[in-house]
Amino acid sequence: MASHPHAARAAAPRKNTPQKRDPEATSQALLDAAVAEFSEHGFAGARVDRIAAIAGANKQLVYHYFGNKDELYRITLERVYKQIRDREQELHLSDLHPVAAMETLIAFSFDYLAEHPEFIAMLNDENRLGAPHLKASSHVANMHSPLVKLIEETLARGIEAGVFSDRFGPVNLYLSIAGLSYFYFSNQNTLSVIFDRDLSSPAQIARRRQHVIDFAMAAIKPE
Amino acid sequence: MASHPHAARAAAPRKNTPQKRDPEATSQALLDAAVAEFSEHGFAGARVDRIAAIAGANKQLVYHYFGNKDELYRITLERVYKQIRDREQELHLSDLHPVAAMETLIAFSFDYLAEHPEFIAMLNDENRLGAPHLKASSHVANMHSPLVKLIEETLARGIEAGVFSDRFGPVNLYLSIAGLSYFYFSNQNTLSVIFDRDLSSPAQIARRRQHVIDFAMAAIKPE
Amino acid sequence: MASHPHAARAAAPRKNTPQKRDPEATSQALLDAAVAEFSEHGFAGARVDRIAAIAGANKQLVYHYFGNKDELYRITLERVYKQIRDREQELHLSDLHPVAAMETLIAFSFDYLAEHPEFIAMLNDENRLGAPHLKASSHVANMHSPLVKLIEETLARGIEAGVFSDRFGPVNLYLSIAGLSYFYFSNQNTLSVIFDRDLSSPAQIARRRQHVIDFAMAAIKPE
Amino acid sequence: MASHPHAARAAAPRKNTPQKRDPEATSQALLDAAVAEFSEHGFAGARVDRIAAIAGANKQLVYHYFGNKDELYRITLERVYKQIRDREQELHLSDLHPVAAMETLIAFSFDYLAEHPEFIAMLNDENRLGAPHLKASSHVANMHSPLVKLIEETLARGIEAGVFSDRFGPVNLYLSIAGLSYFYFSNQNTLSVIFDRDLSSPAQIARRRQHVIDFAMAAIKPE
DNA sequence: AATGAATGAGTTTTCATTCAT
DNA sequence: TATGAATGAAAACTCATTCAT
Repeated sequence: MASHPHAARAAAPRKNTPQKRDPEATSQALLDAAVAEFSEHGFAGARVDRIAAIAGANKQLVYHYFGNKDELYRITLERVYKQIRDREQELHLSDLHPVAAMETLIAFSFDYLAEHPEFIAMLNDENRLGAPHLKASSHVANMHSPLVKLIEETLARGIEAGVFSDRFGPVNLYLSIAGLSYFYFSNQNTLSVIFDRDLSSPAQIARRRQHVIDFAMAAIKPE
Repeated sequence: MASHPHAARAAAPRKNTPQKRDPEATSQALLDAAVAEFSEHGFAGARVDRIAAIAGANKQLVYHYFGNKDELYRITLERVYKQIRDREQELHLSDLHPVAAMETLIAFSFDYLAEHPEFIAMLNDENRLGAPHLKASSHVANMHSPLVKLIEETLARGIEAGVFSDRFGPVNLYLSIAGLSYFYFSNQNTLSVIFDRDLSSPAQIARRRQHVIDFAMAAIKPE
Repeated sequence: MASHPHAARAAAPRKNTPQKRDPEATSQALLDAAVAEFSEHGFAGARVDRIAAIAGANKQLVYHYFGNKDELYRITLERVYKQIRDREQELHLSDLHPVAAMETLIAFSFDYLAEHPEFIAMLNDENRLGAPHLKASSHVANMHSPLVKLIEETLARGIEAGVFSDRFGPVNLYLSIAGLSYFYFSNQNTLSVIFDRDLSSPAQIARRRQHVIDFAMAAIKPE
Repeated sequence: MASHPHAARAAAPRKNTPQKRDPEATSQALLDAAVAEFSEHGFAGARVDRIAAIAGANKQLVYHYFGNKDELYRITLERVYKQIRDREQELHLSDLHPVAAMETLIAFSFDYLAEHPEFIAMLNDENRLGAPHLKASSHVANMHSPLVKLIEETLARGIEAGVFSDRFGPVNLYLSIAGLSYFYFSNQNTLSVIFDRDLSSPAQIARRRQHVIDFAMAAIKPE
């Protein structure tokens, strides 16, 4: 647990703090613990016992509040998605010059993943499973990323201003911007072994961050 | 099992074919089955029973040949890595013009992932675990991807010829090329739900393939 | 629940009707629900949660009113016994000719079981358990069936009138009359499968009813 | 356990006799234990743990051999049905005079139930459940009781000989003969409380046995 | 009187692994 | 080399009951 990079960050464990009669706090603690546990161990490897223990709650409360492990996973996934969507929503780019706006957007995309390994971990597991929890979620399925729309608008402004090429569609561009950052963090551990360098160090991350911005901006420059 | 996209490909089930005394074939069948099982269910979700059953072998043979589940996973991972490294080794780009060479390289990178979902699945799980099996493997740790060297050479030739910019290093370039493809396949299931379109369809894959090549080539053009 | 033959009859669910401060109604609703639940699932299979839910009451009220599951079962059993004893008490046969009186009595016995599967279900479970709740009940233990006395009187009148044989005692006769009907309803489900016909259909029940009357009346005719 | 009337009879516990490598004996011991446990506690009240313990076997072997609790119940039920059907098959009545034959048949019916309380207990529970295990069993569903045919033949011979009435069909007659005995044993515990006498005593059983024969024979005499 | 949160002790079931043949 | 039986430990989930409000 402690050795894992994103366990501590994602959860706010409250061991030995058996709060009495505070359902709101209890279910919140359970969800925090679930994020940590699921992202660290995956769905199959996660233990309901451990989630309850981390949350300082009784195991049966997991079932009381969330029904079962699958439902808990779904709700946890919704939470993790909601968090990034909320952050994305806060981006206000319309006042910026298209180039600055696009750079901000790319940087945000990188930074969010850098700071939220639990998001990557949960996405990876959900993808291997075939996205059953996402499909079962009425919330998330409708949670289109505002980023696509932001990219679309920024792109349009940039094309108009003659600073961006018009050859890439917004969805593909979104996937490319995301992919440039995602792969680095998703595969950080294996890549660190293969390249024999610590890709999680602040210096390496800063270097990669700059590259991603430069690379993407270079790609969309007009010919 | 059968409904899973990469199960059938990776494994060669031999149910009801209890071959007597063919250790080579048996252990091969077990490894094939292990690739399918681990990539479909992850390490924690994989079942030794199921691996034996798929291989048409006795469960005890798993332990006989491979020691335990962890060792089997490590060997399976090595196998999967070796496979891609072997394919990468076969790439001969020096006869091609730098632009054609780079395009070939990007395309290979895309196509391999398109055809080997089990590779992505195993990498994702290994990364979540913190790459313990990779670290434990003397083989794989030394398996530097030949791609980095290929990129380096091709890049140098292109810079020399004035067709490539010299601002991106080979490692970062490798990560970007890989990331553009990897994210699409790694997150295919969730993205398909979010965008409400089937990203696994041949048409969508072809479109993405072209974008990846175009995008990367545009990025490395000289300013 | 809804599909079960005697659930609906015994209970009067009042979901979503959280009556405030009506102890009489609440405990009645709980008892109705208990009859349905215990007869459908047996003592071990019954769920206190479900009883409260069916009654539209809070689970804690079960404990408030009845102490625990065992006590609730005992009270439920008493209720079910009281119901049949009350109905038996209403039978007035002295004005009828012995033959008509005996037929009425047999028919009543059959009809009551036909209409009260919950009585059979609870008796069966209580018998398997060794009748602990019945023994614990001061009420029921004294609830001799008035039927035995009715049979005794009717039998005496019939012997006097020369229409009944005097070879069968009232208790054995009671057991025989009950058994002829009881077995049919108690084992209706398994017998329906074995004989591949629906013994719960009105036609089959009517046929059996006539047989039971004919058979018993034939048995007690004087030689 | 020990206080229950038919527990000891039905099972052959082999506690502390962990036989190694004898699958036949092990699964037999488990089935014996299952008969005892299910008939004593019903399906819901039965404990897989206890079944294994009684059989002196490992709990997981129950799942190894039988899959799950439901399957075990089904197989146990099949076993109990097969036992009575086998005994019924052994009845040879054709050499006897119809009256003697019918008396033998009635007596057999009574005696079997007297000696096999586990059969009654399992039938009662299966009936409350709606006979799901019986329906799921391809074996038992086809296990028509040979008794019906025996009754039919004996009845025909008796009618021919002028000693039996022809007004009752064989199926109804079967149900009546069974019911006269079944009710007595099925409800022995509650009836003993109600009538304040021990219906399980040999003397009471003998008295009831004679009554059942007399009553049934009287009923089918020609008018 | 009534409610919903909380819990201890199970209960079925699973699974990696070892044993005996 | 190969097999199926056997098992310890733990997994998800359940349930009667009590607590705090």
